[in-house]
Amino acid sequence: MVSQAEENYLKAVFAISEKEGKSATTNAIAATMQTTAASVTDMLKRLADKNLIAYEKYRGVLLTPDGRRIATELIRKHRLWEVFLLEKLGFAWDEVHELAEQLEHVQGDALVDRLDAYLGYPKYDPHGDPIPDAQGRWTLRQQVPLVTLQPGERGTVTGVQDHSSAFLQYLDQLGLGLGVEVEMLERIPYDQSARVRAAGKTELMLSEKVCQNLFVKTN
Amino acid sequence: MVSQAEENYLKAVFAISEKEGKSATTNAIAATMQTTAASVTDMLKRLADKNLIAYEKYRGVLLTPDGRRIATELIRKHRLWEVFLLEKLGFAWDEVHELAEQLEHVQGDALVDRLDAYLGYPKYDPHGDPIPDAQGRWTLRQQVPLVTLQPGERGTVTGVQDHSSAFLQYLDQLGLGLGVEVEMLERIPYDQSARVRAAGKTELMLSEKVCQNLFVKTN
DNA sequence: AATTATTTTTAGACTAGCCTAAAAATTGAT
DNA sequence: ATCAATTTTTAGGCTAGTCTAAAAATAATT
Repeated sequence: MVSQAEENYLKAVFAISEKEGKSATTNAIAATMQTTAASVTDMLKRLADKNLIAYEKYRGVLLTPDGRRIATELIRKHRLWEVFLLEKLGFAWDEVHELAEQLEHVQGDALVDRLDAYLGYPKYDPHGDPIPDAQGRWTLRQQVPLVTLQPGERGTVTGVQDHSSAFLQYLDQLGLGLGVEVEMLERIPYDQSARVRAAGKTELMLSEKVCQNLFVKTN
Repeated sequence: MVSQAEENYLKAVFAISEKEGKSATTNAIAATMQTTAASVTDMLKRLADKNLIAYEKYRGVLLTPDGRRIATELIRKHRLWEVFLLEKLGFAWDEVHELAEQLEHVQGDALVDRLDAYLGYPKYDPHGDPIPDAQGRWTLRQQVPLVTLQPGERGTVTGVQDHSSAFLQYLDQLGLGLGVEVEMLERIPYDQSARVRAAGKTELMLSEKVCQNLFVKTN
């Protein structure tokens, strides 16, 4: 049996180590879990005892196949619940994360799979992040930060890098949801901001920060 | 903040004490929670400290208004999730309880209320039990155990007393789901079993136990 | 009413998960 | 290569929640 606390640590390790293939350090885990390094060390020992991580003192950790499977299932559940909350219950995309953090810990294989079917086997969540299927396979998407588009190039909004409420609400305000078509009109050399046409009509000024945190698929 | 363990105790106290208006004893709570009397005493102290129960040593406990509100909200969440699992995800009525036990602990008022709306504000769960509304009000139903019907009387199945899988699966097998019309044909004096017509055609032999655990609304 | 049986509480111990403060190991800089 | 800075681990302690065994209170029986 894996406790909720253990599950959350596995997710943190996944998020950190899987990003670059390099092992997750104690401090990095403590930062994402908002706890102390000492607590992390405690938990790493427990997870290593259960063969969910490969742990060498002072050397950071990597997930074992078992640990990776559990982390992947958690991400699958989290993102499916996010789709449910948005599509079925009508929550906004900046409201779904916290609830999904709770719902992802509900145990029951049949539940996840039925939910998946009910939602029509979505491949991406409301933030554009890929949803692993029942076998843990990911469908990665060809996407780049908006900042890489050259003037004249067009793309479609497919996801975000920053998942904060502040960013998501700002995007809502700008009308920049998933699926919106954008065209890079001009890059301002002075501050790296960009003039962009959205949805074929609105013209927007976007800061460099926004352009770095918004993913588009070029078309 | 109320922990999941505390929530479960409040539900148990509600289930025991609210049934007869009499206070719940330590042993009764231990039995429904599948734990020891010592653990119950510990928890009762904590709940009393939080003013969720009125606790007098050796005298059993009653819920305070705060405790009753929390218990009612839990039952509301539990039963709404049960409706969701059955109606939307297609689970059978003997499979929904365990999952709802987990889902009921997910925190978030907006979630419950949106779920309620999404399901069309149902008044009864898949077992025929009433679902409290957002203000904690119950819609009680006029129903009697099938065993009380006289030969010739008719009724509609509205709920069950026994929630066990064994009973629910047997009812499925007999075709006795909620809403099915039944007519009492004959009571067998020898063993108190009954000959019943279901859905206007099938003739069934039901033991006294079944007749006691099945609720009907006479029409 | 006194004794026995039952119920409930207390006492003490255990685990999971967290903390702070101090020690140990590693990394970086000269 | 040594010393300083940083990171990580250890040591010890805390709370919530559970347990067993023993003590105390209540209920039942004669």
